[in-house]
Amino acid sequence: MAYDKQLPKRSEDISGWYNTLMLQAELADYGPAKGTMILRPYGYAIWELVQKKLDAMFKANGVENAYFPLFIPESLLNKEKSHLEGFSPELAVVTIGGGEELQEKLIVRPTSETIMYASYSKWIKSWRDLPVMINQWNSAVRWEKRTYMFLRTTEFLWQEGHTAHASHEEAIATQKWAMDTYAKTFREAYAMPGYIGNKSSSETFAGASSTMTYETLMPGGKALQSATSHDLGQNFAKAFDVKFQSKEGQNEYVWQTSWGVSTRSLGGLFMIHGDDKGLRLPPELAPYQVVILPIRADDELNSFIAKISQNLIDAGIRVKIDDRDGESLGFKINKWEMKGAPIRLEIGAKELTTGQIKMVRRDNGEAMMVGVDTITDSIKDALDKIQTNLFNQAEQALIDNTHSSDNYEDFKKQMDTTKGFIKAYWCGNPACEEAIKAETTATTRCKTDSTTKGKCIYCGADNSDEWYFAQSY
RNA sequence: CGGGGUGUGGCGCAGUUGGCUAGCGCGCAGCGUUCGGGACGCUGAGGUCGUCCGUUCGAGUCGGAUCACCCCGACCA
Repeated sequence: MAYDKQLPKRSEDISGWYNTLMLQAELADYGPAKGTMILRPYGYAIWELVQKKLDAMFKANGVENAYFPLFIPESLLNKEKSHLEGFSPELAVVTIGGGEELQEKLIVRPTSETIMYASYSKWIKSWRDLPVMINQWNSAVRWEKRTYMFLRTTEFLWQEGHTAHASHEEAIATQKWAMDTYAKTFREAYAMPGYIGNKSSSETFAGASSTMTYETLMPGGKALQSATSHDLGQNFAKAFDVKFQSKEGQNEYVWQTSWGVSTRSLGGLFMIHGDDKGLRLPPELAPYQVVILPIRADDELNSFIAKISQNLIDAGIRVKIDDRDGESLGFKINKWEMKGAPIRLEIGAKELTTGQIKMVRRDNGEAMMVGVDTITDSIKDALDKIQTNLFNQAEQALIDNTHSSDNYEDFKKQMDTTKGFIKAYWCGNPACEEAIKAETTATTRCKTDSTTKGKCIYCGADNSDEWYFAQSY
């Protein structure tokens, strides 16, 4: 294990802290091609936990998994104009295959609406075929100019759900269901509170009628768009001729949705909970919820530890015994603090004799002695508390960094200093939105759920809706 | 695409005005002593200096080109 470089302080150099931590905690490494990232086993394990949770909820709602090709013929992407325009600057295009120039260029999928709906058009004939609800776990490629581990990589892993319905109401209900599912997962697994709402038209997904988003707050006051759910209306249905015959015998276009969450969300997870010592993983998403550090192990101690470990495993707890030889206890403690394991147990001769085990929480550093007979309950209890505590801390930060503003000068000052979310009225005119962005670098993140109207922060127009503004990743 | 930076063992770096067998720290391997908050000793393995062209008796050091990556901005899950 190589920790030659000291971890920069999160409070002083968040970017240096983050980049160093991603490598040293063995979450990821840089790929050989620019902007690519290797997900190492420890980082991938976290993604697998996310997959497991989301996948179960998707399936419970009738969503099926499938897989569509990586390559999309250029002509397919060209079919929906605003979609194409939205993505064209960041496409990777294959022009040569098998040593020969291709007749038709192939796009490496930036998202799969086009290739999937070309099939939907073939598969859907009747109202009896609906709804179609297909999800795929895959990767997508977007040639971003500036990349950042997890938060913005050239290729990223994600899940994209794509549904087709007989009515707009049903599609909208699905769009909301998907966002509810994400929100539940973010709150309960990621321990990440956030704001849910609709995007402004300039921030809406290319080709969609509306986009719902889950916006979280990162240290440093920037917002992270963590998941999105789109109502595609009939835009793609018309472009791809996805029609069905209704009960009444009419030919109608389907109503569609798409929704996704990517490995970007893990970047948010690491950033939001981490501290100067490294990661603090919420128990729900920790590859190892409990790490056992044996001290001066001999046969007797080893079997004592094995028994404890087995009991925990039987109770459904993810356990790692770090019996790596050649690393001192202090070294291992620091290593696992950096890797964010929620609980560590230090077990040596003392524990063996007294039957009292030293248990330390990563989230607050609290150490306590717990009886070996009741250790499973003690750990379950502590894991719950850690999960809750991390959420509460993040929520407090979100509350502390969400402000209201009805004065543009204050707004500007806020965006110039501690940043964070600002609730302000905006008339809905893209010109105002753009001007605010140009002058403060803040964009609308989503509409708030307030129904109160007010004066636009920029132009003063009456009857404006309230929006969250923030600078974003 | 604009600005900045860096390419020398796995990682982090040093390498004077060109000069002879290219160093250091960490890590790695073996052995021994250690082990309750990042242990130590001894021995050892591992590099031809991003790439190409040039200047020179001589280039890691000078010149030119080129490639790559990282950081900061505009674009974005």
